[in-house]
Amino acid sequence: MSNNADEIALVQSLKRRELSVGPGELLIQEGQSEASLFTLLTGWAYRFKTLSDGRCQILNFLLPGDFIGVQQKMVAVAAHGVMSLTSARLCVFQRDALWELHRQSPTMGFNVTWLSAREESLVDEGLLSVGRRSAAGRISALLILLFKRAAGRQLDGGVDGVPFPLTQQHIADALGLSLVHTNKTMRKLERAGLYRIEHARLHILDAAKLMTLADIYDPINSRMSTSRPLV
Amino acid sequence: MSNNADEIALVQSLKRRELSVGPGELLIQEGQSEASLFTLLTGWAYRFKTLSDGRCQILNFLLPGDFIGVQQKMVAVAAHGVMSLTSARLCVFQRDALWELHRQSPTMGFNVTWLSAREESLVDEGLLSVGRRSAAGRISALLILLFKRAAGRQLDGGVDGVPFPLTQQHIADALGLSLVHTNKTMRKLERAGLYRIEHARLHILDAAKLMTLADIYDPINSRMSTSRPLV
DNA sequence: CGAAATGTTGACTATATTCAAGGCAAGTGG
DNA sequence: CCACTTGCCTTGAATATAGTCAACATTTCG
Repeated sequence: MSNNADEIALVQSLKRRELSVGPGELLIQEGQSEASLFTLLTGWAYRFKTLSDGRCQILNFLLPGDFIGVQQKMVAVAAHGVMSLTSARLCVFQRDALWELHRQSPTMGFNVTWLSAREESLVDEGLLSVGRRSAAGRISALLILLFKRAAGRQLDGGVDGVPFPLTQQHIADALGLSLVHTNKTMRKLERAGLYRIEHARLHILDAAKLMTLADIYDPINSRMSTSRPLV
Repeated sequence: MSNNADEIALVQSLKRRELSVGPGELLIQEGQSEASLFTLLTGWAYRFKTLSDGRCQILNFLLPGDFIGVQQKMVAVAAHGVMSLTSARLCVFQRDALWELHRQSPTMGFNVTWLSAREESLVDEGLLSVGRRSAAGRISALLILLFKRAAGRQLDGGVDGVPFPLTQQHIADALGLSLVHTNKTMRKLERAGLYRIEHARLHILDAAKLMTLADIYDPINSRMSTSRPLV
């Protein structure tokens, strides 16, 4: 199997059904065994973990096109939950889809590895934020990153903003901050004219300032260190 | 290609050379393009990101058997650096090894996806710690997790402790804490008799107490929520 | 229209950071 | 062999950042 049409046919053959869900629905429960593999056709969702007192950490946000449940298929028991953020449409794959994909098409198998690695780099970025950025920096980084991801899926590239279905509680849970502190910091940034959220759409008004606050590393324009890598 | 001997032969064929490094050497630089794919034969390493002021966030620790550089192969330009923690021996693969692995053996390709997903779940756990646990909880969680990972690679299962090459600076950088606060909190836990580090070996003295502090979720003994998952 | 969810703000408290100083152990060069 | 450096660990005091509590405003939705 080598050409593109065949790959689409392969994915179609592994598809079991479509599923529509409302906002705030639990797609995969923490600790669940035998979770399904999905892909998000429309709508947003997020992966999360909770502590025993109910506090929640959002691991990353899932946008249309993202896979859901690759890790669950891998470790038998889900280490994290997945919840829809908006109403959403999902493509549900058969249980052994991940294996069949690898078996029948090395290209598609490679793509899955690629997607998995890309998702990990999103979590990496989140960890950098939560570990080392101030509250204002974390919010700036999150807004920019989500804007970029969402804008990349639109034809207009985000000139009229992008959909933004997160509540401040979601933002707090993603950034490891309290709701109150999140609110105060966001208001400050908003009053400073750095961004605007209106009708559940995010507009970036001063990207440069936000990038500065977030201290986002631009690999093209700077080298941090003069030491040479090994290989 | 389907049996185990063939898979070993495949990996061998993709191996380009072996490499020995000392402690604290940079294996992959942030922003580096065309980084190699390695596997860690002996020794420990870590992945990290830095901010422009030099502060560093360790993303996760790499132990023998772990892959290094899967993500780098995927995104052209490395989003994080990798540094050795101890002296280490590496197996260096040829540039297109990841693709050849998928192409020649679906089983091995699937395994790579599995490893990648497992590494992501480590970062997830780190993010939960940094986002939602207190300093004592973070340290407890880190010690337990590293102990388990290291003990699993020893014949004695860790009854006489496990190697522990981290300095307090590494721990601070992994947990998003300052060095000073890390030290004070670790001393408190050590004085309370929860663990001991001696001759660069970690001994867990009171695993139950550490688990409680870390609020580690045990999926076998508890269900957090009564709501049923969707599928 | 009323209820529930979300957003906003101030006052107070807790946790963690920064600054500063010193100790200990290992390695180095005279 | 001994001063001397260097890296890592340790501690206290002052400060800053973020969390908690409490109250109220605003929006959304049935």
